[in-house]
Amino acid sequence: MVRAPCCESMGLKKGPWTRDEDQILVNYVTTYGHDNWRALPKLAGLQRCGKSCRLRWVNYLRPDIKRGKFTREEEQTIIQLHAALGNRWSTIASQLPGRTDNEIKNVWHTHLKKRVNKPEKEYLVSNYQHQPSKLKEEDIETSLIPSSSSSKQSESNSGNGDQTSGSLLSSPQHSYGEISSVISMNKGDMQVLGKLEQMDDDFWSEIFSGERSGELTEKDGGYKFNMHDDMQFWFNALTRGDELL
DNA sequence: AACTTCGTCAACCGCACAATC
DNA sequence: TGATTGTGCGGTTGACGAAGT
Repeated sequence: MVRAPCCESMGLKKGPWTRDEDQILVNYVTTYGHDNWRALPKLAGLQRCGKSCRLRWVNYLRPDIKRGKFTREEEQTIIQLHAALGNRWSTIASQLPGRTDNEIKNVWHTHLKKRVNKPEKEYLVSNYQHQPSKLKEEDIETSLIPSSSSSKQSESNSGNGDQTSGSLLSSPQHSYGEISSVISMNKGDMQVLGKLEQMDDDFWSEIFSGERSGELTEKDGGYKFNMHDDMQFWFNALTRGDELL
């Protein structure tokens, strides 16, 4: 396939966008739309390649972009979807209105990856609220069971309401480990991944919510997450490739 | 105060794929 | 049917500011 010439060789500008360029792009796109990114910069009078314009619009100038820090809920969603889907940032982004794949990718690499990557975890976790002596400070964030106090924190921290209060998903102090621990069961199962792509936040909230989710039992100095029947049902169904949606 | 290291994030690059010719 | 084009995606880079020494 023949590549389009890069911006530089065409004498087009690269690097950070200026306010003026932003304004031109916004004005053009809001007036005429963006049917043809390749032709757009020429028509709009920008010394940029279409690709650069598209990226700037999609990642920064779009009116529905949500700026600012990610909420706990958003981070949890990213973690759970990443565990299920891998680096499919655009698919993950589609589940987070106002967030871009680029932004999610950045957040993953700078924040979330470090918290989730505990290689030996799989089913076992290293801490539990009833065994405080086993807790290490750095592990608190990855505890599987939300304590009552952390649930309260969830309500005060989230600021987005608390639709799943008391659930695994909603606990801000216990998000990363718990999600990866559950999701790791699905890793590598391509049939499951196909299904997961079709699911929305409500589905996940329901699966992981409160009494439907599961429980911990002690094992080998750590703790195993046992799925309850409902959750086991979904897991098995997805693994089989059942048409659920 | 100067320098180094680290974290963050916007932007670029190259590939893959679908649409069109 | 193969070539070409346009777009989207994921990986990576580099600039910049903050924190540490």
